[in-house]
Amino acid sequence: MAIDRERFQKILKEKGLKVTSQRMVVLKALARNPEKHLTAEEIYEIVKVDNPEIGLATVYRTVQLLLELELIERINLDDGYVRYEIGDMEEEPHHRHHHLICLKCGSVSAFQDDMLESLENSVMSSTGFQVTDHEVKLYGYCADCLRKEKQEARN
Amino acid sequence: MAIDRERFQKILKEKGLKVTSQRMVVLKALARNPEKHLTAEEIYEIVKVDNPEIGLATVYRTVQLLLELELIERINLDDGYVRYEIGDMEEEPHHRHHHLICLKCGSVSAFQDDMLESLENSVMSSTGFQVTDHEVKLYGYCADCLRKEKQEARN
DNA sequence: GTCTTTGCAAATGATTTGCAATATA
DNA sequence: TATATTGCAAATCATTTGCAAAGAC
Repeated sequence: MAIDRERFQKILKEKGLKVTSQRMVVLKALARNPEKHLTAEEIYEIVKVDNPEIGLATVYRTVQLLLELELIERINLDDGYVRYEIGDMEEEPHHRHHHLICLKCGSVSAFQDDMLESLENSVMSSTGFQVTDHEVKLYGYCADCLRKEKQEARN
Repeated sequence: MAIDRERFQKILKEKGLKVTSQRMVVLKALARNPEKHLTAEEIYEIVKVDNPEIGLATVYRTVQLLLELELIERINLDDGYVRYEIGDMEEEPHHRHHHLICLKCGSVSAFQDDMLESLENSVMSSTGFQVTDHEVKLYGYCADCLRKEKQEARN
C-alpha cells in the first residue's frame, strides 16, 4: 500500500522533475508514519536524522510538490500548523478528508465514508450544489479516552 | 434573530467585562453581514467607516472575545485568513459548522444538517467515538455557477 | 553543459503582545 | 479612582522566496 519509490520516481520523470534524495526521503518519512499527520517541522526533524544537511525550506517545497502530485493530503487542525499524511493510493484520489479528532488526547483518525456519500447526494438534490470534494472533521472523545474516563470514575 | 445589543451588554456585564463602543461596533458589523464570512481585516474596514480611530488589534481581540462567548463562529477556508460569522442564536450553540464552498465563485453557504446527525450516530456506533461537534466543508460548484456554465455551453 | 533543485538567510503576512494612554464603571 | 480596554508599534511564527551553489540528467 501507500506509494513505493519506483512509482514516485516514474511520476517525477514523467513531469520532467528530478529525482533527488531530499524528495525521496520526505516521501519516505510520510509513508512510514501513515497515521501521524506530521507537520512540516516534524517531517524536517525525522528527515534530518539521516540527512542532516537538508533545509526546512526544502521540506516545505517538497510537501507542496507532493500535494500537487496528489500523493499526500493536507489536514488543518486549526492549531497553527498544516499537517500532511500519505494518500491511500487504493481509492480514487481527492475524496477522503474525514477525520475524528479527540478533544482530550488529540488523536486524529479516519472513518468510513459510506454515510458521507448519502450526505453529499442529499445536499445535491436539495440545494443543487454539485459536491466534488469534502473535508469533514468530527470533534469529540475517542473510545480510549471514554474508557479511561469510566475507569477513573469507578475508582 | 442574531443577537441584539442588549443581550450582548448583559453578557458582558455578567462576566465583569466592559461595554465599549469598539465591541458593540464589531458585533454590529458581523450581525449586519450574516452570510459574509468576514476576515478580521474586512471587519476592520467596515468598522473604520464610523470609527476611524479603531485599531486592527482591537478587532482581533474583540473577535477572540466573541468566540469565547460563543456569539460568533470561526471558519477556516484555508486561504490564509480566518473568517467569522455571527452565530444563529436560535439553535443550540456549537453544532453547525457546515458549509458549501463553491470552487468557481468562492461563495460560501450553509446547508441543513439532518443527514449529519445520522452520520454522527453511525460513526459513534461503528467506532465508539463520541461526537460532540463537527466541521463539515463540502467543495464543489454552486447552482448559480452550474447554470452559467450550461448557458455558456449553449452559446 | 543545461536546467532543476537545494540551502541559507531574508522576506512575508496574518495574528499576537507589551505598554502607556484612555475609557468604563 | 480602580480596573479593563484600547491603539500603536514591535514581536511572533509558520511559511515563502531570492539567489548563488550544488546536483540531476
